[in-house]
Amino acid sequence: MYDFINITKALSDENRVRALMMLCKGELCVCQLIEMLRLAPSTVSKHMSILRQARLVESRKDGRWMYYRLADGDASDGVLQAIRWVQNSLAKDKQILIDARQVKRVCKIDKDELCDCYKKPKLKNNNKSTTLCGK
Amino acid sequence: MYDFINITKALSDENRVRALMMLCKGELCVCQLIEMLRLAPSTVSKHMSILRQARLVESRKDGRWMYYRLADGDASDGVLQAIRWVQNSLAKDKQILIDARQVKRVCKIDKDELCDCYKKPKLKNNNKSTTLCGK
DNA sequence: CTTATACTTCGTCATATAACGAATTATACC
DNA sequence: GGTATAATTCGTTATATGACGAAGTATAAG
Repeated sequence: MYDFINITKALSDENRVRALMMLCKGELCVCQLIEMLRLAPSTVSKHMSILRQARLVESRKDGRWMYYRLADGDASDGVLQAIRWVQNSLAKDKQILIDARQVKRVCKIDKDELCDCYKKPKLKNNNKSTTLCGK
Repeated sequence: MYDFINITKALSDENRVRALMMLCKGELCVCQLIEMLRLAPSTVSKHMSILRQARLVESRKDGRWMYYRLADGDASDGVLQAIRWVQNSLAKDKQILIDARQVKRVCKIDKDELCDCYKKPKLKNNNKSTTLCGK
């Protein structure tokens, strides 16, 4: 029951569900999720840690980058069924389809350029700005 | 997405999930749920209204009694799949098994006696007490 | 019509959650 | 080592949630 509620709590926030679904096509690093969710780095990090605590995602560190991916083979039945349920329920969801296109776009951007999300304000016309990501 | 999050929010509380699972064998009235969940009537009522808002349960009024049942045939695919997922995930859960026995017990109790839950303190040794259900 | 009863709604309180920026940690690059 | 950078942790704030009892509503019983 505890595990189950942990999963439903993790799935009860739209941004977390979006992040989870963004991982369907493969792993992503935090800066890519930040770019797509348009949330502060600390917020995205917290969301991912909640998804990880529920065992819905796993993570891997590579240098400075932290990659998240959907839980797979070695995950529990409960987790795998939850993921299948979410995928099935939202396959045709408007926001999820938009996000799928976002994933394709973001995966083409060079990572060094992308991680400027830590530096740039909301608009991208000034890569040299020292302002942090606006809300 | 909105409907989906509504469902996951409804499922993110243990007492609501227990109530939902208690309905698996058939409809129950609120006083029966109160007896099993051991929560205040107003709390149980709120929980049931959240489950109903998520379309996971339906209700039917019969005289003074309000009966809740799992959503069935005419419910959306999303709702039916959610219910199936929950049932499948928790079929062997300890608390859910205890509750299933509770359902059998409670269904044998005469309804007039049962609804004394509005009158009795936590212990059942004084049916004449005017005290409201203790916490 | 009055009273009792089954439930809901309302108001309150304590706690949980989601968001942010600042500070911190860990790694890469010079 | 020192600096830059990717991500996390921490502290704060606003809002959401779950619990309760009191008050309100609707129906049954007298």
